[in-house]
Amino acid sequence: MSKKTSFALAARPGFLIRRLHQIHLSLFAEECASFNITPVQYSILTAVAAQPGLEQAALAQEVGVDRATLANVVARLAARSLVRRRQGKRDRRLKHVLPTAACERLLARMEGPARRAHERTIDALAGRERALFMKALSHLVSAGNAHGRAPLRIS
Amino acid sequence: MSKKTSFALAARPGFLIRRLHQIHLSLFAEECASFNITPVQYSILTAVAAQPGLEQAALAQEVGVDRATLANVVARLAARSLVRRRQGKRDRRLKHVLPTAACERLLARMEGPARRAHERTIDALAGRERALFMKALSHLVSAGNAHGRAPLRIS
DNA sequence: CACGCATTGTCAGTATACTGACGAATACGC
DNA sequence: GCGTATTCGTCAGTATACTGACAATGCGTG
Repeated sequence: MSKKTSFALAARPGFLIRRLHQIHLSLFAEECASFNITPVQYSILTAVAAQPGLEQAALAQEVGVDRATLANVVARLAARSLVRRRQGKRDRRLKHVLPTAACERLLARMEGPARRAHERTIDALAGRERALFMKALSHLVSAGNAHGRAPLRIS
Repeated sequence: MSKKTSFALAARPGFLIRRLHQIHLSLFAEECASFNITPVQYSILTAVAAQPGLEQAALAQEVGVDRATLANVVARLAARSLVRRRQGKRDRRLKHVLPTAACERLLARMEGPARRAHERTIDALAGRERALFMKALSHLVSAGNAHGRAPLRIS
């Protein structure tokens, strides 16, 4: 009903993407409630564990978050002793981020729940549609990667 | 390289959705720079214009945002004289939100840029893939609609 | 009609995410 | 090597987005 001018909210790509993002946040929070970790924090922890010692700017590029936001999140993770920061020796501007033992333990326990949260986000799609959706999603992200202050590093 | 345990970031649905959301925000900001309006603000303004007098809770359901966030955004829009709020007469708990003349003028001028921002978000997909992507997106959002504190009203 | 319950809006607190600016440190051109 | 440009981390400010709590209000049932 109504919807006189302009197209309906539900037909706007950006609107649906925002909603799906909200849904994923909710699913992730539900699956990982006992860990008190958000998707971005989880992304950062896995990146830190996979490439220990990366400096903050590189880490931000790896995770698709801008420098300011990354510093914010990393500070919280450091306060919880999930990572530690070490000033660069050769380049004293850098802060290398390293995983702690608690980080490794947490990641091991979160692996299942986190995977489930991601899977449940696209669970309503049948196998073939799901594959096509993921392919389209990847394509759109690479195509638009340059936009925003958080472009991914082209690895 | 690396990616020892767990799946790569770029293969996680939630990760890609977050990135695509960021990209859309950037495109919208670029197209609508002169208006100083965000996608959520635009959604709220179009909803208010389409259904003037809706109370805040109903408006939140319409736009897919929770009550607290909606009150926040509406307060800013009211401060800019783009909407006004009126306490309900029959039910004095309610606050009805109404568009101002400035709102109507703004929406008329923003129609083109806003539409372009949404289109550019999925522009990298060819016609057929684009249609399939939008269909899958709609499907996922309806399927997951119940999650989070901001489920859409099933209109 | 009174009591319990639900709803509305709000508030405080926390977490992404961006912009724009800044000092400190490094790299580069000449 | 010296001045300029760039990079890194940070800060302040703003904007979604959520949770949990609360007072005020309205409503249903006994």
